[in-house]
Amino acid sequence: MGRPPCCEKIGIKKGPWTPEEDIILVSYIQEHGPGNWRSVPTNTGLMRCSKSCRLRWTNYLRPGIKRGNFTDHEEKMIIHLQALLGNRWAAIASYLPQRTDNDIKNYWNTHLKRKHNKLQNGGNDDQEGHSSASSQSQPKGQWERSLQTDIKMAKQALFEALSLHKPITNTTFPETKPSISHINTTTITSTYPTKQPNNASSYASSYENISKLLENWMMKFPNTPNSLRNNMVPTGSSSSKLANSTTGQCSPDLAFDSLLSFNSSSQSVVEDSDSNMKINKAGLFQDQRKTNMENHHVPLTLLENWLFDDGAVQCNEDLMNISLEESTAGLF
DNA sequence: AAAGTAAACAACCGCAATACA
DNA sequence: TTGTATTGCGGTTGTTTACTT
Repeated sequence: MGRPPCCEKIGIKKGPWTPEEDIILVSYIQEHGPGNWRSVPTNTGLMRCSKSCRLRWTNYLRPGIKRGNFTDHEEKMIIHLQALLGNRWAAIASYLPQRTDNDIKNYWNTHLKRKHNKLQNGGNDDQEGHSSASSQSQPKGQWERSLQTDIKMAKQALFEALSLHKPITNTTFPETKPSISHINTTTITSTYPTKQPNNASSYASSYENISKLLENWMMKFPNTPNSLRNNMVPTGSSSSKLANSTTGQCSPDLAFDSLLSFNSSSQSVVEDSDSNMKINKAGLFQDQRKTNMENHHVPLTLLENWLFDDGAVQCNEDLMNISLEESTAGLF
């Protein structure tokens, strides 16, 4: 028997997601946690294929996503990482945990590629942007993978090591998860990296998107059951109110956070001496880092400094100044 | 104001990698 | 060990929005 398609072609809805669908998906994931995407359409009644559900969640709905307004720093990192790694957007995104690979890819294709080509070729846009990695004529070779793996591990190991001894500051780890100030006690974690500040601003961007959608939806469908409504929309919330969260002051939209029920891992990291990821209530998340990081002792190097992002500007400049050979030396 | 064009972004598709029985 | 199911990734396309003429 052959392998069935990931989704039945008949009766599968395509195109933009509606707020109703978002609500259903978010509600389901709140209860069951992300994962087992195959069963999501069946269990939720969504007329979407599992891939579509996963993509919607990972690229748009999940908390911790920062959207739009790439900073100069992020831009430089993308350019440099792209040169280093090529079009491996997921790998690049792992260094910008608030950004999705899709977002970075789009940003590269729409903003940076041209800009980068101009700088490199004096305005000749015809040539492909990723130069270093591809121009080295090495395919996605082992050295790349090793580099990626080692950097990742070093980053995690260092973070974990330091998290045992000192609180994490916003400046140290700029990426964000839902603010702990308005999170309920349900312990859910995620696949996100653990270094998270107590800063709601970036979460608010996706949070705001969803909330706006929900709000509009609620206006359109005032007959929404109270149970759902209470969970979905912050009481008396408005887009402007939500927008406050971008100022660094967390908008107390308890209801929506309650819907999402994500705990802050920054808090978790500080509090948990073993700094392992907490397990979500569905028990779907495994602590993969534990095994990964055990027995790793990584010395601080320029690379790690850069990875830690503290004093990121200087470190990044240093890193960007060093050659690929230098940056990979000692990894093999 | 309307039409045309470009830019931005969300989503889809197909393949590869990984997990699992 | 092998075959199948599931998930992840990168390339690409489609739609919407902004801008120009």
